[in-house]
This record gives sequence, C-alpha cells and structure tokens, in this order.
Amino acid sequence: MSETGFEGIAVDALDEAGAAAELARLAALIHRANTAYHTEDAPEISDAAYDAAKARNAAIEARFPGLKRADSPSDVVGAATAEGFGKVTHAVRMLSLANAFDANELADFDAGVRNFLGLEKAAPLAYTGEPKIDGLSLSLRYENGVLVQAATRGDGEVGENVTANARTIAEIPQEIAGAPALLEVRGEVYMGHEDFAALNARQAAEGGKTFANPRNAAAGSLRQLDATITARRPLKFFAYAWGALSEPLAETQSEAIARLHAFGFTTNPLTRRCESLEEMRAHYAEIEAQRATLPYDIDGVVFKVDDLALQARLGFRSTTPRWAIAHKFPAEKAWTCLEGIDIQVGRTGALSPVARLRPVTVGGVVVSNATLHNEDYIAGRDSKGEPIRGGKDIRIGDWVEVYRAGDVIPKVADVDLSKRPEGSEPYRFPETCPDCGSEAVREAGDSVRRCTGGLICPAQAVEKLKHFVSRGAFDIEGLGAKQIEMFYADEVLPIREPAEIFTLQVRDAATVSKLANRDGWGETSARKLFAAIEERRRIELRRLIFALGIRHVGEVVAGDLARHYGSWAAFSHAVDLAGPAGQRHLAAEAAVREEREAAAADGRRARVSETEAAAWAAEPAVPAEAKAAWDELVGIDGIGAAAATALVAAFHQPAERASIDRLAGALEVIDAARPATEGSPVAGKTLVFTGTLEKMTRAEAKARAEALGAKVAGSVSAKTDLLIAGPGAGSKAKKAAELGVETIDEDGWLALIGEG
DNA sequence: GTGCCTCGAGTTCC
DNA sequence: CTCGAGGCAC
Repeated sequence: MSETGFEGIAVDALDEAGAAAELARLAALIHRANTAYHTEDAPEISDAAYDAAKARNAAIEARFPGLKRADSPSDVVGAATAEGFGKVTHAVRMLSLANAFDANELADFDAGVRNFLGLEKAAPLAYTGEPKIDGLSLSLRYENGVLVQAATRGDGEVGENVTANARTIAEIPQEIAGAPALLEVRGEVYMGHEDFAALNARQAAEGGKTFANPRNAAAGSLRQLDATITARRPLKFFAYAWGALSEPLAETQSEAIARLHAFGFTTNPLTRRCESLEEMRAHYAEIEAQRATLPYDIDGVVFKVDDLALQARLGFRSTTPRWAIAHKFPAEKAWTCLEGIDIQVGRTGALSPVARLRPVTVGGVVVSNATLHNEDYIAGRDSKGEPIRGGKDIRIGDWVEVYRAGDVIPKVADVDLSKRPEGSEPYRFPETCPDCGSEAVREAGDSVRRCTGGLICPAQAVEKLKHFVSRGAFDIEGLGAKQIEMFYADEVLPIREPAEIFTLQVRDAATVSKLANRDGWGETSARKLFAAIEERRRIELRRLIFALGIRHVGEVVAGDLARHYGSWAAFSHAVDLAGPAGQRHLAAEAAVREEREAAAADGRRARVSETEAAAWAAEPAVPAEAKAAWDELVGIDGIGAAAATALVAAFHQPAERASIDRLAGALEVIDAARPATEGSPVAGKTLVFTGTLEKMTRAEAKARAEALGAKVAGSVSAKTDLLIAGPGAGSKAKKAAELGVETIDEDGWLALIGEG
C-alpha cells in the first residue's frame, strides 16, 4: 500500500477530521487514476492499489456517512443504483438497420430507394459507406455543448442511463464547442483487439472472468454498475449518427459526419462518399480486404443515402430506416455433431424443433442449441416442396455446419453426408404434442405443425401466460417467465390463467402458507409483487388486446384495433357482433379450399368466386349488423380475414371467452386516445389515395399521412374523411362522390400538409 | 393473380 | 434476427 501512502491508519482509528481529509485525498487520487488510465501509457498506480483505495474510500464513507463528498468516487452523477440503471426514453428512436448479405441485395436496396423516391435507374444518387463496428450503440445528449446524458439503445424506445460510465471514455468529449443548443450524438462503443487481449490477460491474472470477444467485453464494461470499473476498461467510441437536434447539422450525411469530427468526436477514417452502386461495391470490397488488419472488429459496411432531405423523404419502416442498409460480411461457420432434436411448444401450439449440438465456438461464442425451424427444414425441403441444402435431410448423429444468422441466431446450414453414421434413420417429426399428447396437425399450406390441445395443453397455457406478462403486454415487474413457471406449477397459489394474477393477493391472504414465508420470497418481495400487479390493474386498451395472445394479433395490430374502437366495450362488442359473419366467412374459406384441391386433382381451373358465393348462400343468413361489424373489422388497415377470424374464434370459444371475461372484469381499461398529432390537419382522419400521384410515390404519401396521425385506407367507405385523387382516378372517385366524401387533388393535399 | 412490404411468431446467448 | 404469411397495391 506504500503507493497510496496511508499505511497504518486503520479506518476504525480515524477521527472526523482525519476521515474528511482522507476522503478528500482518496477522491483526488481515484479521479486522477481514472483519467490517467486513458491518457497516459503507464497507469499512475497499480490495479491492486487502485482497488484498495476504492475499498478504503467506501469503508470510511460507511463509518462517516455525513462526510461523504459531493464528488465522491463511489457516487458519480448519473451512477446506477443497486437496482440497476435508470431508464431513458429516447427523444428520437434508436433503430436497427436492414441487412444485405450479398451484392444483389445491395442492388435491391438501391433499387428500392430509387423506387420510393421515384428516381430513374441512372439518376445520380450518392451514399456514404463506412465500416459497421461490432460494439454497442450509445446515444449522447449535449445541451449547450455539455454532455448531460448517455443512454444505451435498449429496445430502441427506452435505453439505460449510463452517463457516469460514458464520462469515463476518453473519446467521448465532456464538452463541445460550436454545437447546436441540443445535440444527440450517436455512435458505437467498442474495444480494440490489443486492449481486449490485455484486459483478458489482466482479468485472468486477477482471477476474474474473461470475455468471449471484444463486443461482450465492451458491453460488459459499459454496463458496470460501478463507473470506476468502467473507467479502468479501455473503451473507445466512433460517432456516426445523431438523434434529437435543435437545428440541422448539415445538408448531407457526409457533411454532418465532418461536423461531428470537428466537434471533437472520433469518426471512422474509412467513411467514404459513393456516387454509384459500383462505387459502393468497390468500397465494400476495400473494407473487407482491410478487415483482418483493422485494430477492431467490424461485421460489415453501412451505406446511407447521403442527401439528408432525401433521408427525410424516405423515412422509416416499423423498425428500420428506409435510407440505410448494413451490408454484412459472410457469417463465420463451424462443424459439429447433432446430438439430438427437441420439440418445443409455443403459445400458439406451434411445435418447434431445436437442435441439441455438441458445443462448438462460432464467431466467438459457444453454441449448443440451434433452431431447426420446422418439419420441412429438417426434411430438406422448403414450404413449396423445393429442395434446400441440396435436398439433404438432417438426422440425429449427423455432422452439421452451424452459423449464427445475423451474428445472433444459431442455425444449421449444411450436413456432411460422408460422415453420416451407418444405419441412421430420417428424423420422424412427432404427430402428437410432446407436452399434452393431443394431436398435432398441419393445416394446408402451413409450414408449422400445431398442438390442438388449446388451453388444455400446459405448454401452451404457460407460454400464453408468459406472453401476457411480456414487455409489450402487461409487463408486470417481478413477474417474468421464471415466476410464471413457478406459479403455474404451484399447488397452493397457482396462476393458470391471466385473471388469476389479479386474485393472487386475495388468495394469498386466505391461505395459511403465505408467499412471504417461502424460499426466495420475503415480506418485501411479496409486497412489491402485489403492488406491481395492482399498478397494472389499470391498463391501456392496446396492451390488453395484445396480451390476449390471439393469433395474428401482435403489438401493431393490437394498437390499430385499440385506436379504431377506442374502448374495451366497443371492441369486444364489435367482435361479438361480427361473430356470425366470421363463421360464415370461415365456412366459405373452407369450401374454396376444397374446390381448389378438387380442381387440382382433376387438372381443371378452380371456380373460386362461384364456390365462394354458393358457400355464402348456403350458410344461414347473418343479421345485417353482423355483416356490418365484420366489414368494419376487416376494413381496418392491416386487418384482414386471418386476423379477424382468429379474433372471432377466440371470442366464441366458450372456455377462452370465459377466461377473457374473468380477466376484463378484474381490470380498469384505459381508452385509447385518437392519434392527435399536434397541429396536424389530418390527425385521426381516414384518407384514401387513388389515381397517379406525380410529386411523390404512393408509399411515400402513405408514410407522410401516417406520420401526421392519419389512417390510410385502401378503399372508399362511409368512414372515409378525405380522398386524394390523382389523374386516372376511377371507381374510388365515383364512390366518393356518391357518398359525399371530400375529394382533393395532389396539389391540394400538399398544400393541406404545408408542403405546397 | 402476382409481387412487395410489414407484421407476427419463432429462436440463442450473455 | 429470420422466416413465413397476411394484407394490400398493381
């Protein structure tokens, strides 16, 4: 301890004055060590001395809590609490990128961009190209040039507050000059190869855990709850994008990056402007050639439309921008033995085969499981019966080639037939559910086999409950997948259906063996769980609809339904009403399917419309209001017959309906708000575009309208508020006139949204 | 009827 | 993250 110069003075022996002086000295020492670690070749003090200084600081603070300094090294501003990091909602969402895996997909991307913008093939269109760093993305918020917050990507909407940790990264400026009043800089935190090797060597020497690869090391280092540990990790940062801004940075991507560089950020030196698809391909090849000699990991090349005005026009799909793509390098592969095939049962009853593999390292991670998708994939055919992998099937005992799709999901790419064991048999996919024994059937044209057990099947019931408490649904704190499994199996205090979550506390009060007395539970954790459940008794309509776990009704569709119907009463009433019409639709669909099969067998053309009409006529007539409710349901943009019939089926299946009613009775449902985008002239209105649009493409017009809170429908009905008709408008314009729907032309539309 | 595009449902490892 | 398929435009 001689380096720190406080040998002999035991913490117990310190008086207040001595303790205060000691805390001041330790704070200075530790802060100095943190900065020295990044800026100087040789650390000022050894790791052991550093750790001792920190431990001593903590011990003195524990004994004299009143003396804790404002700049205490154990308590940096924005530091995480014991519960974890604070949450940060991103002002502008942090999206992921669409991928291209070969030159053709890159060309498709370019063609798609041109198509959306209505550009000719040969029209000039520039992109920027830069290496895709294999690290983790970070958003840095600067207010008046001062770093005030750093957040991880999280799910793109909400990330974690890692401000204290980010402040320890030398390449992240604490202050910048000449920047807009508000500037969110985005980029990648990563660890270089040499630093990674040195860190792992140090970790090994100290008996700590080593990291599998630089990316994990960077992620693990940034997410340290103790920022002083992050400070000792050699993290670096490349800036490549931005989020919220008080004023535009530039007119092009490349100028904006140059400005970030001028502000003091490190930007990647391999960033280039590419004037054509050929230049993009060449740049990709150049970066790929340098990959092995770069001092950090990259996994591809990112291309972005250079013109920011065009980026704005292109906008976003649900999870990715239309103006950027990541051209990924081919994935690393490895051979190993397939030791077994397990069947998992999902919440919809889908039977999913999972490969159990002899553990093998692929791209720096040990893989022991891989998805086998479905029955056909194992058999070596796709859903149309075309051979894949050259028609090779997959058998237990085979040598298989594994890769991680998108560097994440392990998949089986190939089979080595020369190593196939003698006497092996093709895998026989089970025709009954491995969990409940019910028959597992494949519907015509479906690639997955499903357990027909429904709510009787324990696997389905558990998975449905897990879905119910998942993030986009009820998201109850302290009630995750593990707890659901525990409660499902519980004899005394079971949760076998969603409604039982909301009776848990009452039932607990009535039993002798209280939750709070069990292993792993205490007063506090039980009380917290009950409080979290109570908090969710008030629930947004969209979350409730999503949580029901009805097939074809995911987060987006649930949101559409909630927005359309507004309240639980209106929604459930509409689905009830639509029931008879839905049944009739199902019958007609079955008849058409039969006709198709019969026609295929006889080698003649199927009489689709006649069969459909006949089936409709044969069914008992449905009340007009049922027909109207059904038409309204399938008329909602994004909802078709499949989702509608699934909804109707769920509400009309007695057991399922009873379960839904019990749940709804326990809740207070918050009505959905109309998407009143402020100042938008079309918020909440239903629009229809028809004819040829000349100033923007249809996709673009739709995206713009939706961004303004409008709903874009495909056909004109009494619900339509506004028809935008270009030249060549036909039946829709006529119908709009009949219904008295307001109709404007494209210029009128542009004027309306303020772009005239 | 055909060809995008988006969404849902499945998946692994840390 | 990928695949399949539903939904919708052409």
